[in-house]
Amino acid sequence: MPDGFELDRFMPYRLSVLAARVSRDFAARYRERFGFSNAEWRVLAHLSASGAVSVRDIHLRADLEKSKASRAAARLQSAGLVEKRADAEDRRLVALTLTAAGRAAMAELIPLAHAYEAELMAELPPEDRAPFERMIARLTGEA
Amino acid sequence: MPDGFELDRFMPYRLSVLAARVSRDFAARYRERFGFSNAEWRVLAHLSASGAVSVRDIHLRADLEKSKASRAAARLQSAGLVEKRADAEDRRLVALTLTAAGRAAMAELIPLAHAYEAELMAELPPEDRAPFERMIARLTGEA
DNA sequence: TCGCCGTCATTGCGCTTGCAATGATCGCCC
DNA sequence: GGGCGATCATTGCAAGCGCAATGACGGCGA
Repeated sequence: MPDGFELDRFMPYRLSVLAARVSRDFAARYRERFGFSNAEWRVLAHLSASGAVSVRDIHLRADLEKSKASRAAARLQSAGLVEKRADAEDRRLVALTLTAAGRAAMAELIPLAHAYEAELMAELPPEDRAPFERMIARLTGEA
Repeated sequence: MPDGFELDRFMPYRLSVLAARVSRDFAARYRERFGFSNAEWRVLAHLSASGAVSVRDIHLRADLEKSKASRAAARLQSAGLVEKRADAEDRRLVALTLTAAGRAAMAELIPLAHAYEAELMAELPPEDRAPFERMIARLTGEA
């Protein structure tokens, strides 16, 4: 093999490994208490910050495929955490909102999420944390 | 909604979005030329650097589920890019190697990969690049 | 040498995924 | 006002996924 490719130095690979590891570890925290998937977590989290939103909103703002968002919302609805109505002004849209049970779940999940994030970032020296977030934003094309 | 959760400031989510975007963009580059999946890319890339490896090797060093690695190798074999033999010394193992066609594909893929990585990292100011890689390594638990 | 436990790769199975097609509704222009 | 292209959510379908079970094999102790 002349000069092979070093996969484990390849940034797309490294980012993928890191993101998968972090998602899996965080999921382990809420999966033992609640039972939902990453997509369901994202829908709940997005709903807790925005009022009534459509599937399209979730698709765009929670980075979920349209069908994935739709199915996650359907599962959450049958679990009683989310309510789904037709939007009053545009009947093509659905208006998704958290139920009382959904809000209760988020009340448990939010501290858990912040705790996990704090543990994760504690791996970095304090002076690196803000620059790291800035770099992530830059690579994501946010700035 | 009392104080909702800001999903787009949540580091696990941000890492997930970034990694997905990067993987998708890079995949777009090789998918138009070759046809393979992310798992197949990883198998090829790992094989180009290591000699004859087992499925277990790929599982551990390319961060692929055992069955995913096995099936990716099977697809690459029937595409003629990979050869699969029984290991001479331990017949439980398979010895995977690139065929001539596989090496030819990697000869095209490697510059493409490096070019993509360079474009990606060009989003960061030069003095940030080394620290960024260090931070990724730290969060991944490599150091 | 035999038996047993551990390791390896594959595969069966149910579930999820992504994509394209569908049906419903809207906005707009004629 | 009526029709037409665009947008929204859902769903059918084939492909891919993870997990557990399977079968093949190696290593080691008695």
